[in-house]
Amino acid sequence: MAGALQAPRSCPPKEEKEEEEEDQEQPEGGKEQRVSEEEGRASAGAAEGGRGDEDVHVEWKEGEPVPFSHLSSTLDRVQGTSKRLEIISIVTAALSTVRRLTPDDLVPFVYIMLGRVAPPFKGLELGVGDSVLVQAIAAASGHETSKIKEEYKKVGDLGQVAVATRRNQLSLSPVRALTVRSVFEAMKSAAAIEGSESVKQRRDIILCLLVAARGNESLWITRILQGKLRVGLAEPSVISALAATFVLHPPASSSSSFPSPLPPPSLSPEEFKKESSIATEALKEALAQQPCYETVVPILLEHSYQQLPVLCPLTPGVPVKPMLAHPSRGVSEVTKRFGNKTVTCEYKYDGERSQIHWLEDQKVKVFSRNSEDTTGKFPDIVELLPKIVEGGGVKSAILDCEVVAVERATNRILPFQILSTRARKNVQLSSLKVDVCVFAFDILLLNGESLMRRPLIERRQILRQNLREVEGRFKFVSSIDPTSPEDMEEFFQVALQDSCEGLMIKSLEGEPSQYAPDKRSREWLKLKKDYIEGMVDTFDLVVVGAWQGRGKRTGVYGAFLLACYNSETDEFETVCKLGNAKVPEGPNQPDVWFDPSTVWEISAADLSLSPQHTACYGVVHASRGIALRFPRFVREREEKGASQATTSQQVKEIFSQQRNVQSGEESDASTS
DNA sequence: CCTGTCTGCCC
DNA sequence: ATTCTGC
DNA sequence: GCAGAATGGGCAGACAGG
Repeated sequence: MAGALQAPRSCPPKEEKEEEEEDQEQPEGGKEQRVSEEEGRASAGAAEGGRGDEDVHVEWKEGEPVPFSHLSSTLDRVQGTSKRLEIISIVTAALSTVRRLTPDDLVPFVYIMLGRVAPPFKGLELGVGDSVLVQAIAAASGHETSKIKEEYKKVGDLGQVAVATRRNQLSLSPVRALTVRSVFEAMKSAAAIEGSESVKQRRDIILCLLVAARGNESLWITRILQGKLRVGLAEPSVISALAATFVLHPPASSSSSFPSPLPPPSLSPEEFKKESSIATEALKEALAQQPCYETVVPILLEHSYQQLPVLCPLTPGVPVKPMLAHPSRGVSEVTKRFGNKTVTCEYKYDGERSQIHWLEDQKVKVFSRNSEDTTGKFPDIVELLPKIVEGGGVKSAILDCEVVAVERATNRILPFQILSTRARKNVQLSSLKVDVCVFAFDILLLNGESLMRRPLIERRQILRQNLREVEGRFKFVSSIDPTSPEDMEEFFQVALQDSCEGLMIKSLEGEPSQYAPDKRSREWLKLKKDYIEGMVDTFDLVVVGAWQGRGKRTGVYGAFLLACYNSETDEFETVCKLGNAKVPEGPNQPDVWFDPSTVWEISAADLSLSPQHTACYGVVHASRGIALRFPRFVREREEKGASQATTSQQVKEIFSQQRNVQSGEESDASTS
């Protein structure tokens, strides 16, 4: 006992050896739980009222650090419902209290819920995955890591494992209670660690958190560090709640003293709902243009949300959330959706989405689809850009592009798998091994002026008039503005011939053609051949193994291992795992192997050379097999036996054909 | 110094 | 990336 | 149709450990 008490004082505790007292505590049982229930009722009431108001139980004083238990009990309550509005309402209530008492903790509170530590473009990552967590949980519980892994498989949720294996359930722990602030600081310091021993240090930081955690807190700490709350709460809902919070608690009018002590009493539920949705839109727009809570939240504390988009303008050097596209199952579906609006079809290149910024000081920044700063990966683009903007009056610009690997001698497009071998950090021009061509398709800003509200037809014209193509290095995407479905169909085929994945289809004129950052729009459609039935070879594959599912899939299989049949050796060779089968029957053993008998039809986008899978190993490559890219379940082939599955020879044939279309040659990726 | 594992991030 | 599901 | 949560192949880079 002494040891158990002592450990938390010296943080991190040393490796311990003492026997584990079998704690029989039920995580659902403690007294913390009773408090949660009360709070649960409180905010459920608020939810029914439609707004999400203050917490009834406030356990800290104005200006003091927010206790972590506030966040923890909030998540407990969120877990109790699957209704989105109710979730948002619960989070709104929690944020409102924080906003009123300790507004400085709003940003940490939000970051913790999102499992992040900084905006994506700052390049600061937690560096915590399941493995480190398992080690920390093992250390905190006194169990072996193997035991924790075993439990994880069985329970399907590391957070629950952390709670269930907790060593001392003493509510009167000698460690100070966690605060939102201290947890966030711990996360930041974990993220900052590097070098040898860094894994141990991270483990120890987490260990401290777990030791200091009370009741359900270890559940949430674990899930937060995994980056998955698994309660139906993710960024869009957090944003909605944050917006609603500031509807309830706007900044004191003009610049007077403190936040208004009371929510504006005059808002009817309908008005609140309406205002909240307006505020959410404004906040989403601001965060799309300035994806940084440290910037946006302080502005919200000072100014009305109506001014947000103006106060968080599109800024060269700061990434914008890119506009995304929805899949579409064929030209007929596309024409149906767009009616007789004018549209454009652009090649959909198989590369990496890149947002290229040209700054007033002539600096260049490149951002990925997820707003990561990838400038260091593309020194050639940095070098190229002055040539692109040369001569014109381009002082600043933000371009939306797809970067594609090319073979420099011929400027032929290469597969994505080649692009992905590019070095990523601090790459020197002289050491580049993979050449690229930038295919530009949109411009969001020119000379400081946002173009996002302009129709695409204008943006496209501005793009093409102000920037210069450089053969093999910077091109505008191939496109047509089709006048008939037949045009579109034909262009689709041409795109496939030209080594593209398919087409992007976009409105050209009017409001739907404006640039809508983030997921807020399905105005763009993507058309790929593997979306279209009958356009792509499918595979009849044998189910040879399975893994236990996690989370929602606890207790059923989460993924299956599939194989083709090598008729020469009479062996089954794996080609992919599959995660989207409608989980059949299945005993509940973990990670099993099956006798090859069940055959499933699987479709895929592509085949790739695989370091993992054994199909055709040594046949198309000395030390690699072949795998399916984006495999998905089509149906069961009950009439087929295992030996009637697609053969390895057929897989090889399909692979070879694909390579011929793609690059003309089967030039080996692994020379030199 | 080499290899395996983990993590994050592309798709 | 793709897919399924609850709202 | 959105949001959320399951799941895929595969790469570089950073460490751990021999």
